[in-house]
Amino acid sequence: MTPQRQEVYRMLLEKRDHPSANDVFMRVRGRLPYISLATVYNCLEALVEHGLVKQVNFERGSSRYCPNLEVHGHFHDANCGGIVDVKFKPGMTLADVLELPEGAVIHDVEINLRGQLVLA
Amino acid sequence: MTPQRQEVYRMLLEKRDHPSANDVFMRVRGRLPYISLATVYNCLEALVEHGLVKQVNFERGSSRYCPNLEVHGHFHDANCGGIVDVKFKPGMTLADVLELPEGAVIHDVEINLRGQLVLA
DNA sequence: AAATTTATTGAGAATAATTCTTGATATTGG
DNA sequence: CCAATATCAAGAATTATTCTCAATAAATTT
Repeated sequence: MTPQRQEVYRMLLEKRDHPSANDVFMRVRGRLPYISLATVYNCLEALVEHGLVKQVNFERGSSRYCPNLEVHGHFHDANCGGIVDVKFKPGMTLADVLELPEGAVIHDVEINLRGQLVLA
Repeated sequence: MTPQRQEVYRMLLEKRDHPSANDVFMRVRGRLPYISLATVYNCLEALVEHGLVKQVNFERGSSRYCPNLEVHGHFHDANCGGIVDVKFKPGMTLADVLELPEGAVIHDVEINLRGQLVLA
């Protein structure tokens, strides 16, 4: 854990709005004015590799980063562009609804929902 | 439907191995030797827009294209790199396992599973 | 059928996000 | 303390995709 990685991680925990690498870059510059975007990418990669952060990819846009380590999905609001975490119902998994291939060992799950929030 | 779009679509139906735009480009050149990669992208975009084909994005790699219109997921085999469709169990939907946001109207669902096939 | 409008193709340039390269700078184990 | 190793950071390079625009083709009007 280097100071740069600390700060990137701290930022992700502080504002859990699924920022892009560039968003993180902008935010950490307040505390680390000399950090470079390449370093932010390096830090994010290190955090992802060590399992502290998840990388969220959606529709060819830039990757977003998420410090929520539970298995969960992401709801992308078509109106505001925001992303929110979507939890599994207690005790439920994807295997309950999907016909997984015979002998498949799942290492990682990615669920992206696109839609909009309609007020009652 | 132009000849180019026909041919791109035919190719997707013929070999359902989730090819990338470049894969499609290579394949259709047998029949349309003067087609360009840009046109393949145009055709794929048109097919996706008109709902004949789904675009599959996974881990920042190039997009793959799939003519299976049912709501389904994709299993990515970490060993061979292949992708296979994963069906829902009859009558089941994601809403059965996920706690969707209040008032969310889902337009589109994307499920990607990464793992490997272990022989019995 | 000719003329006009509209859409599509395709070649190459442009873009965006990310990765790579490399020298400088830290950090760590012996 | 010092060698070995890892990380940082600046800019170049890469990759997948999109854009631009002139040429062509198709459809519609006259």
